[in-house]
Amino acid sequence: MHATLRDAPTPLTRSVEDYLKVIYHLSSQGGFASTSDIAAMLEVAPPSVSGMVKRLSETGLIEHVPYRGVQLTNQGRRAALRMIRRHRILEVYLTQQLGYDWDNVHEEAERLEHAVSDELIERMAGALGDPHYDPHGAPIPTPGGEIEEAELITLADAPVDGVLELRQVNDDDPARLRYLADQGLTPGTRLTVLERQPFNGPTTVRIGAATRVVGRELALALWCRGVQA
Amino acid sequence: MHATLRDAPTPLTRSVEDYLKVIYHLSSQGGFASTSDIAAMLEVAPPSVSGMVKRLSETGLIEHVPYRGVQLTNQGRRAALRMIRRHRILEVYLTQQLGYDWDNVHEEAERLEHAVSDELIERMAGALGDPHYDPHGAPIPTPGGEIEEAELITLADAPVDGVLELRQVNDDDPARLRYLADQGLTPGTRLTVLERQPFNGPTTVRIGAATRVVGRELALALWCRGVQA
DNA sequence: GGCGCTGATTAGCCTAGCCTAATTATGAGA
DNA sequence: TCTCATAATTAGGCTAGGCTAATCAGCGCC
Repeated sequence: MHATLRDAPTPLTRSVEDYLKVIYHLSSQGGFASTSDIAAMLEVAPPSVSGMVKRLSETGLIEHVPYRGVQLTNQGRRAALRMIRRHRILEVYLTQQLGYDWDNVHEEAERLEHAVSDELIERMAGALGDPHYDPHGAPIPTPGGEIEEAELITLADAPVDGVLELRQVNDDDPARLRYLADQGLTPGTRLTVLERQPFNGPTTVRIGAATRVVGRELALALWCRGVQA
Repeated sequence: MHATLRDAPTPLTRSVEDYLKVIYHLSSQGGFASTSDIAAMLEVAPPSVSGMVKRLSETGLIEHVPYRGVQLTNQGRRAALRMIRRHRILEVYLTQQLGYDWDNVHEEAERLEHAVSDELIERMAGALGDPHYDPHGAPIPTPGGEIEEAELITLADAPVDGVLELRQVNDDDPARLRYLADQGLTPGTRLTVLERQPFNGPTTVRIGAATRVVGRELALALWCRGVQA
């Protein structure tokens, strides 16, 4: 039998699920998630993290190297990916079936992800035709725990003259999401980098027939894939 | 401005919401809900109820008469009806939009009702055309906190020769719900009471062209309204 | 009117998660 | 190598919401 995201040996608390998700995101690039970064992301005090880290490593969900940070075990990673699948399926469902906008699904999904059953998530996924990406372009883990790892670069790092496809946008600021939707900057959009001002200045891109100047901060929130012209 | 079920002055905990729902159901007929009945319904020990009762009356959600029981205040009743609306809208949504059966929606709704926002509930209600009854025939409170109080009698109490419409079925036993669905005994069904055996014996009814014998226990779970023949 | 059963309450304890204040480890730079 | 800022941890406390054991109130029955 193959392990799937459905395994739920001991039901996890809401709080534990949140810690695992945050640790997943923080350790996805480098190796370790630090106590203070976890605390900042969850908006709790660092000693609260130390306490939870102790409990999580006792249950085998994370590995803790004192004064270095933590990493997910395989078990912890599966639990985290299960939450991420739930969150992203919920976001797609709320936007496609219930008229939510892509800038206000996050909060709702954040609460629901702890309450839904695996069955409900799979029914939603089925009703949506098993989507592969959430509304912001983030890949949705499969029920088996696989997740696409695309090599994306931000628009701020894209080479001049490159032809790009916008694949994913950061969803951490609703106002930015509204602005992006307004500008038609949604996943799938093709754009050509025309020039970039020196000293981390704005990037000028062509989108279809139009030309836009994108400031560095915004450009850092736009993840793209290179495209054969 | 009119008070609505959307008021949420202080967000309530999951546990508090459960207590209020149970107290609502227990005190809907008689006046007071007893400590031990609440404890039985929530599957907690009686002292846990005493403790929570103290907190709930301090926050003004219930009124406590020591050694007698508790009653909801208006504020508590509104909070309870809000949860009941959520629960019943969720049940309709899960059955109508996501293929759940009427015997397995309860558990899912029980968890989701604490996590959904008012906005999501109203979006679901809108997508369903603002239903008035849940899948088991129970009336859905309005967003304003009104709930239909129909005078229903159980099939076990229905007079012989009466013509009835089945309006609502108890949803506390999934196996019974499956049986009822199998027998076509769903809300809206017309039936005629043909006879009843003495000493609380079974009731014989005609449903369309068919005749069925319904045992007392089952008959007590079927709530009906008299109909002009 | 008093006995005793039942049900409610109080006393005291536990766990999960949070907090602040105090302490300790790490590692960069003099 | 030593110092010191920063980050992490420990110490100790708080609340919500459970629990068991012990006590107390209400009331039916003799």
